[in-house]
Amino acid sequence: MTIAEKPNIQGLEKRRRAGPTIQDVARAAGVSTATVSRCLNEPDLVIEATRERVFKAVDDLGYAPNFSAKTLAANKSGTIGAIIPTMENAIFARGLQAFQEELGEFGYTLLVASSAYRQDLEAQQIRNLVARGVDALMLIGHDRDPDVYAFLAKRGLPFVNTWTYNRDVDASSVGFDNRAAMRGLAEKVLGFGHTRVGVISAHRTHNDRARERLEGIREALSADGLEPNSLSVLDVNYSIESGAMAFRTLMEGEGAPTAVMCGNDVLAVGALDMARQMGFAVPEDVSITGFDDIELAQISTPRLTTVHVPHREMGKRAAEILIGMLGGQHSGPSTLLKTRIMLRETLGPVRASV
Amino acid sequence: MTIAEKPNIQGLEKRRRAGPTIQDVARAAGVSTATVSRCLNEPDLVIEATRERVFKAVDDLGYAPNFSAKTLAANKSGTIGAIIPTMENAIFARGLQAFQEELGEFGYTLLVASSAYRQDLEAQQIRNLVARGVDALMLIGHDRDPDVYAFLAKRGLPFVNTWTYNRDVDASSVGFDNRAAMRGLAEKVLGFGHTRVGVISAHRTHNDRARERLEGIREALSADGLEPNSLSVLDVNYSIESGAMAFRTLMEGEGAPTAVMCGNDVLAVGALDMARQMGFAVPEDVSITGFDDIELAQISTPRLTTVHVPHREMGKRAAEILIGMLGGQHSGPSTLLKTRIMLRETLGPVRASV
DNA sequence: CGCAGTCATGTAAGCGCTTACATTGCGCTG
DNA sequence: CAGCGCAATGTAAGCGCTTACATGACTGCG
Repeated sequence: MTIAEKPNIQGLEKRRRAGPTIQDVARAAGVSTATVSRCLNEPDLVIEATRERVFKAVDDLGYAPNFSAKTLAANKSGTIGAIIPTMENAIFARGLQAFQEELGEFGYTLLVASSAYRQDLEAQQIRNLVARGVDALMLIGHDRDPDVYAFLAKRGLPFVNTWTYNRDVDASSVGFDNRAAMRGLAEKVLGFGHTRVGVISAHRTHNDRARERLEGIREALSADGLEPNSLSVLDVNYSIESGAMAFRTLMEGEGAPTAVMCGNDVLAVGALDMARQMGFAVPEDVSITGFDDIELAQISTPRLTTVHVPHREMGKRAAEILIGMLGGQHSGPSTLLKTRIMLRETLGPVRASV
Repeated sequence: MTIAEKPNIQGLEKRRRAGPTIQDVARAAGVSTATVSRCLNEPDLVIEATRERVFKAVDDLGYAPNFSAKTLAANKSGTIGAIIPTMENAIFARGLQAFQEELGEFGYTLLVASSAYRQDLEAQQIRNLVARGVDALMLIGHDRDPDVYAFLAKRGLPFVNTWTYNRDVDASSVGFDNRAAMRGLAEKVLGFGHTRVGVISAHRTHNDRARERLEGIREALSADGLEPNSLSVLDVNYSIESGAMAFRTLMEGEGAPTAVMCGNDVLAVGALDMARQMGFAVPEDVSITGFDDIELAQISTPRLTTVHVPHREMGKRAAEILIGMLGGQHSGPSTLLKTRIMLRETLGPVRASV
């Protein structure tokens, strides 16, 4: 009404970063903004001739819709967020890749954030992504502050936990049984006659996967009549270097283990490297195992015995579940995926005698 | 431009996702929304008593500002975008990590997207991030469609090219001289008496780094009086597997090289693995070199001779430059970083005679 | 005592979009 | 040919925030 009475005479106003708006397009095409919006989002509602005019204007102006405005107005963003513990290695990359590919099929975009394996940062990132308007969330593990779950519930925000499977948590998950998987591997280790087993684990605080894996080893020991607390366990950061250091500590201690089970392949590769430096033959002097079966495991020398995790399938399923939930399903089903033990070269029988 | 080609995101139910708004906070604290906004963004402008009341309301309600609304209203997002060719490996991860850390110091958030090494996808992602309101952009390499640069210029969007250094391109960059670095390494290789050199390169289309590196090898050959076109060059995808396959092809051909230079460490590790499978001793039978000096290079067997790239410093500098530009500097300076040749075990003298 | 200068806060106009609802024009039916 | 239904488009009210500008309460000084 009074729009025309407040011309910006000075033209001194703070220059907005340009970029044509939907208004410009509407004007250029001689239609209303509503029609432009419909052309872009629901083309079938617009008659062909009009549509063409609009698209021409869009092209001519190089128009690209403002995402914030769109999200704000529509209260949905077509974006799904994922928070992973780290980008520093390939473990999550593959699953994420598959996740993204599947999302793409349905027209969703992926937004990734990392938490540096810290629970507080993860919570912060969750809020951050939610504030950014993600429609759903993919998370790793299930170990987090109840407040976070409450927050998610209150917002009615669909999410899925991955890399884990837990029927106790009231959230849908797609993953594998870390405990059973590691237990299976431990059984193999014990089957080779090892009784002094060392463990190099990722930090277990706020990391259910690491805890479960260790628990798996303990179960195997118990089942074999061994004392589960006899394990030497070292909690370390996630890096090759840490794996190496931990391995040295383990081997220099009293009653060095004859087998060292690592919480993941990266640690195992570090251990392997240190074994070589220390002059241990693997697996003759000491066996080493990993977890994840990343590419690294297949090209290490010697090749790493580990647990294969179906990363890609996990990512794909996670996407399917989320999209299902966005489509209205109340709570996606949890999915248990199978892991497979990859017996390669770093696991062997315990030496006849030392 | 094809804005509307994606399948339509299912318009699910209309229920607005809850979440208290600034209005709710204002009401609860008995102030205006402006005051709440000020408390959150410019606390000094608000008197203590008021501030406390507002923060209490914020806490009580669990208020979190809506990012889209904020970005839309303020025309800035406090977010900086980065587009990397791939998340599937560690090469970019470390630099990105440093980038993020530095950004964090200044209160900026990082948004990452990946282009799968495809120029068209990169362009799309750039538009995507811009539409999302990023304040600046970090890019890899300088090889892209002029339209993209035009687009960026038109929006006045600060950006920096990394992993490359090029004074010809009208954009600030922080990186290293890929050509000189690889040339240095090639000189070492030639210094060991190699004359039949094979090259396993990443695809060079739209990849200035790969092209420059190859060019560096050629220069070294020329300088040594060798025919630069005598090189056997194989362009492959970025993966361990590809490196292995390419290595086999190279070695099975006529006049197999005595040294194989790889465009990056991942390819080199693949080559190394294949060498072992084929029964070649490294470096006795054949020398192999990489580029990047990722962790993998230091733990391979034997250890990889490669070029060390200052990833972390690059990331940090990139952040500094961008923040400088956001602070008003017109065009940040380009920065040339030094690389270092890491002579390790995979490079050795050519065999006396075959 | 009056008035300019401060400071803390309020008012309200957008930011660029979506979308419920209103309007228009047209082909049909009875 | 009046009247109806429907398809195509327009109108305009927000979405939740920021921020220029207005307001009002003090302060201090002439």
